[in-house]
Amino acid sequence: MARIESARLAGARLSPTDRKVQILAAARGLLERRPIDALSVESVAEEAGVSPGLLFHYFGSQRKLRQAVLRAVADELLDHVRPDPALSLGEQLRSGIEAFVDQVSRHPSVYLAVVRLTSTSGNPETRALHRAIRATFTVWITDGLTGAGLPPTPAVDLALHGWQAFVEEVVAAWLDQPAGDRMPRADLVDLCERGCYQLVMLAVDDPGHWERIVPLLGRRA
Amino acid sequence: MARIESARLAGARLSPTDRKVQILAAARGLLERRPIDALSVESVAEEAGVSPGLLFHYFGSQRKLRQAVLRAVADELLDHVRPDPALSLGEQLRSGIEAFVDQVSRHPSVYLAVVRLTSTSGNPETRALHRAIRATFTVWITDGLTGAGLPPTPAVDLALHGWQAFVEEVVAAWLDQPAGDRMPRADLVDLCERGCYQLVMLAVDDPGHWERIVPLLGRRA
DNA sequence: CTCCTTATTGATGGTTACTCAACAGTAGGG
DNA sequence: CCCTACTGTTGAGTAACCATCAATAAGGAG
Repeated sequence: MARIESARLAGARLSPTDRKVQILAAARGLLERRPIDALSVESVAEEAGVSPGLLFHYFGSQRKLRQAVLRAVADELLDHVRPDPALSLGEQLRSGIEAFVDQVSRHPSVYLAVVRLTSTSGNPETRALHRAIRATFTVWITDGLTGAGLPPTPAVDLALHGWQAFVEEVVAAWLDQPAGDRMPRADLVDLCERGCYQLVMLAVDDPGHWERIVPLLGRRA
Repeated sequence: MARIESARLAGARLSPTDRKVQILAAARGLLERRPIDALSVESVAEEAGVSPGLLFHYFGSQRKLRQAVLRAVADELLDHVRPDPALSLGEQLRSGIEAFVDQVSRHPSVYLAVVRLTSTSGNPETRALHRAIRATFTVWITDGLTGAGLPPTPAVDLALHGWQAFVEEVVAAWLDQPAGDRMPRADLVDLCERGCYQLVMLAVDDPGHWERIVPLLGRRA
């Protein structure tokens, strides 16, 4: 039995834009309950109260449909984590990590799907999307570091990509533990935050250079 | 046109064990060329010179077949990275990282499939396999640390899981760069090795405790 | 109310995972 | 050496699913 959002939306004629967002919303809801591999065209169509053929009309193929769903979820995640320029660089990092932890905690299956599952699969577009997410986060941070006087280098870039994987894995493992056994959320965020500094430091050639930069991170713009 | 290993093996009657390893070998060979998502039962059967039905007889389902392939590859990887007890703890870590980098470099698609793609997908068995790999590496390291006087804690465990994700991502990103632009392999290994120490240090409550342990890691058993 | 645009459907084909009853190769007893 | 029982193996058949496309019907413009 399909969960019909609204009798109006289900069968009736809709503008292409409205129909697309409605189908995407249905798919997103389904993603909450099952892995993305299990998102068949039929199931999404049923969830949206629409014939399967329509999905092909709007999205072209199953792959592109899944791609669109992932992209929507990714945008949503980026919106939540986007840094606030009013804060100091150090505060931006910390609140970004907190926002990430909270968002993933709220809908683990959905966001872990975007962040981790995406990395897999020879599928070039999906891989590209995943790289784009990583790159966006990386740019945010390197921009901040550049502002503090640390020019971007390939090594720092590599370290930041690795750090993101570290954060994803740590948060995922933290969520996998029974709620009672988990370390406090603040400690988790601490680990991620300090991990960022330590790993970037490793990638900076001159330790003295790094020492001079750290104090700048706490200063408000 | 199927690549038949040996005319004897292809059509003839074989013992169940021999047939299983032959099919697994065929699937593994195919995995070298295409992503695991593209491992259809038909293609593996053709590669093994056998009817598709036989794969179901031996493995039960496509999922279990893929699972078995991943498990075989994982065992292979663990064998290569297994630490040498004759070395000091520090040397064990470094040569383990080197073995990992080399093995993944040799067959990127295959081992990245095990290490990363595995983490995805709600598929519980696959997820379990992935956790088992992580846990195995983690036990190797925590055993070493325990030997040096650092008892295992949940925080250290978490940090080590995260560190593995860091290493995987860094190595994957390193391999994605054109060979000319890559930093030297030794620098990559350095980054991973020092990353391990830094991240574990963050997870240890008492910094002094950690300071006392570090010198022990270089000493041969 | 009528026409025309176009959102939507239903029929259809091809691929692929999966089942099962029938077949055939091999070992062991006479 | 032949026959028989066991079991490894096959091939046909089913169902689910991705994908295509001509036909249909909803809704606004005149």
